[in-house]
Amino acid sequence: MDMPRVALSESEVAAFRDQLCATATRLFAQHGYEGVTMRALARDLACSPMTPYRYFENKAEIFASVRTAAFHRFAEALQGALDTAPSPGESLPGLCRAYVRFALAEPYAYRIMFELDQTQSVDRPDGQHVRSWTLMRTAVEHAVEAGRVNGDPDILAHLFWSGVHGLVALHLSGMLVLGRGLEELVEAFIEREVKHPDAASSPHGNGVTN
Amino acid sequence: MDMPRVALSESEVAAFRDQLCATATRLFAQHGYEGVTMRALARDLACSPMTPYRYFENKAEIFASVRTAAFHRFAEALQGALDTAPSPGESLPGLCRAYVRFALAEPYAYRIMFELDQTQSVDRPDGQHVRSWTLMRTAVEHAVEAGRVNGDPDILAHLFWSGVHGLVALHLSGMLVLGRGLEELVEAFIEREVKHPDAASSPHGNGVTN
DNA sequence: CTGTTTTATTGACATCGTAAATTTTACAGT
DNA sequence: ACTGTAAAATTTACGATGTCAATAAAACAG
Repeated sequence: MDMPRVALSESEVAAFRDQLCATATRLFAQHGYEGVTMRALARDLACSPMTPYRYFENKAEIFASVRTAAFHRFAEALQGALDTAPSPGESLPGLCRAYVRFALAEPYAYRIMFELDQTQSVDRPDGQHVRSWTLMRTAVEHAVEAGRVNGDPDILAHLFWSGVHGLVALHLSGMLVLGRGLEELVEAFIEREVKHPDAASSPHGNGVTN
Repeated sequence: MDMPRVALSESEVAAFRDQLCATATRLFAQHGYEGVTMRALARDLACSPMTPYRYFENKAEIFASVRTAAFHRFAEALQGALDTAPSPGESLPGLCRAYVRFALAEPYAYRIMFELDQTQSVDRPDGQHVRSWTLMRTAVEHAVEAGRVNGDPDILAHLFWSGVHGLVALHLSGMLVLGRGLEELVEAFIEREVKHPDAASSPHGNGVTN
């Protein structure tokens, strides 16, 4: 009996998966949400439409993969903001701005990450997502220690995250049309939530910044 | 030459449109997002899959119709909260809770209303959406006049809306898994943003309510 | 080479939205 | 009541999608 079972090394599988994931992400950016179809993906990868099925269970798993990669880039962006912060206790404004910057730079990636439609979700916690959340959580903890904000860090982190996400989400779904821009609102949010340590400290109310 | 051009009265068209819209909404709730297909819709309406095309341009317009109807119910829910508020200046907590209650009672409707995927959007401002926003805006104005919050009402209304939406959206997309529930976070949000008029007034910090 | 196993491709199927062709329906005029 | 005509509804058909099943190609051990 022969045993000729060699062919796909571990790294080759990973390479193909990464390549496909990158192509899918690019298709999103270039041809919109509907641009990611198995046949279009195969065309760009110069392979048959069924080849990806040797590396992924189905399209949902491809979505999950794109999502995880996007969360990775997202976490990197947040990490970068934390690294360039003036101090650990004053990292929240930069973190919020980096958050928004990412969402505006990669709207389709952001869509996939936070889509309300849960049909293509693998429902596992996703390490990169947890990592992003941990960054936010840690920044809030430091801000609390520095006296910039007060309250339970866990809850505060959720409120900050959802506050910024709410603004971005409403913007991306075109619900911020009533005269106010995203940047302006984000600055107002920062001003209102993290700029002053305890009570209101800005002399002229919560107005615009520019 | 004869002129036998009678058949569909104005109200009959409206009746069919309403019926179809209601059926589509029910299909969402019963069979999820993918449950709304032209053929499934036709089956429930006891008509041919092509009949709806005499009353709607295409599926996108049906989506838009479902969306508008959902926004109408949403606005009604918010209006109800305002009507039962202790005073116009103290309506924000009830408004936020009504908002969340609607989203939890009709998650699929909420999805359609605020979906990040904009492919099925007609992009007109949508009167019901504007109405909902106006309710929020007015409540904030009264709260500002009553001294419960301070800042530009326009910006504040956006921040409140996006704050609650952010919480609901993260909850609906399963991102609030890290130990904190939606209700708890909403109460913390209310406590933090609208319960105290100017500075921190709760004696034991911004903790949970129960 | 040869045989076997893994990988890739092809072809087919069910389902989707909907365009075009066709049938049914409902009335105005005789 | 019958007929002609126009509106409304249905049927049929097409291209596209995700993916199963059958088939071809490729890569090694002997």
